[in-house]
Amino acid sequence: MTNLSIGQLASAANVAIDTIRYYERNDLISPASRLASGYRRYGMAELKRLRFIRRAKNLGFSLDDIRALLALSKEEDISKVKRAAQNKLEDIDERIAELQRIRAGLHALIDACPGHGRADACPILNALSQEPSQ
Amino acid sequence: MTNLSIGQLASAANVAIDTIRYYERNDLISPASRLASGYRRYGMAELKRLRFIRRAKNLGFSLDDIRALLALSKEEDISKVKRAAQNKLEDIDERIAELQRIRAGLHALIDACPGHGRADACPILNALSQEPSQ
DNA sequence: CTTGACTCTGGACTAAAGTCCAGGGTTTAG
DNA sequence: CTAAACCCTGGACTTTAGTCCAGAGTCAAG
Repeated sequence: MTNLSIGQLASAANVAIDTIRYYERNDLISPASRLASGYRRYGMAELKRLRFIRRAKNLGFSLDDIRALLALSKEEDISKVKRAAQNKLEDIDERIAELQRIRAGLHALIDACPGHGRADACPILNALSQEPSQ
Repeated sequence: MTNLSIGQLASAANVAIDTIRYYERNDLISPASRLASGYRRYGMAELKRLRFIRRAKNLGFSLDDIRALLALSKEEDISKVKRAAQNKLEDIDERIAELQRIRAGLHALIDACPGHGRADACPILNALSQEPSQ
């Protein structure tokens, strides 16, 4: 299961081949080795790394953010690493909190909406058209 | 405090003037009125709407998503509105759950990291360099 | 050994979300 | 009244994150 071609890696991580090469150009991931022909070869570590990149990206982290995160692994000053990780954590906490605020608001609206009847009785519509919160 | 120029609106919502005009071109927000000179005038409703757009965008919603959300206010079929809102809610729940998974992982790493000493004793580095999770 | 599927590099192209001019009008503080 | 500060439109430019060739070499199944 190790020793993947770029095509195999791509389908295992469910991304396009070109995306992998693009990530390589941008220092996010590189092949474990190359064949004499120049063909890229990857192992499990690269698959995991690639999946991590995709998940982080889905959560709204930019490739720059992700590169910085991954670059920590080159840092030898452990206290720096720990601090950076703590910053990331705060970042994530803020995102969660904000999403939860939105969630609460939306939930309240849904609960209050009868689901039928005159449009001006729907609190969702009223909220959206006049006071998109805060 | 009502009756804002585009510049005042921009600084109240902390966005660039050009961004507001860009949003207008893309049907996200439009001035409450125009002066005879063509100058845009906005009220509190627009400020709130603009802030909502920014917050949603920060959370990773695309302008398309946001436009769809705001467009609900034109729908007369209340049940449709309610269903759309419920879908959005599930969406948000998924994001929260995923962020919490990442948070838990990161938190465990931080706890386990001594913050000093040899680099190969730091679980954060080990995790990042070898197993970016999953 | 051939043929179809894969891969290589380099560069052009795209979509989304802005951002930045140029060449004008308009407002407003003094 | 005038100069500084604003605002207008239209269009070009930028960044991010890919995506899509073209032209050429490589691999693997039969």
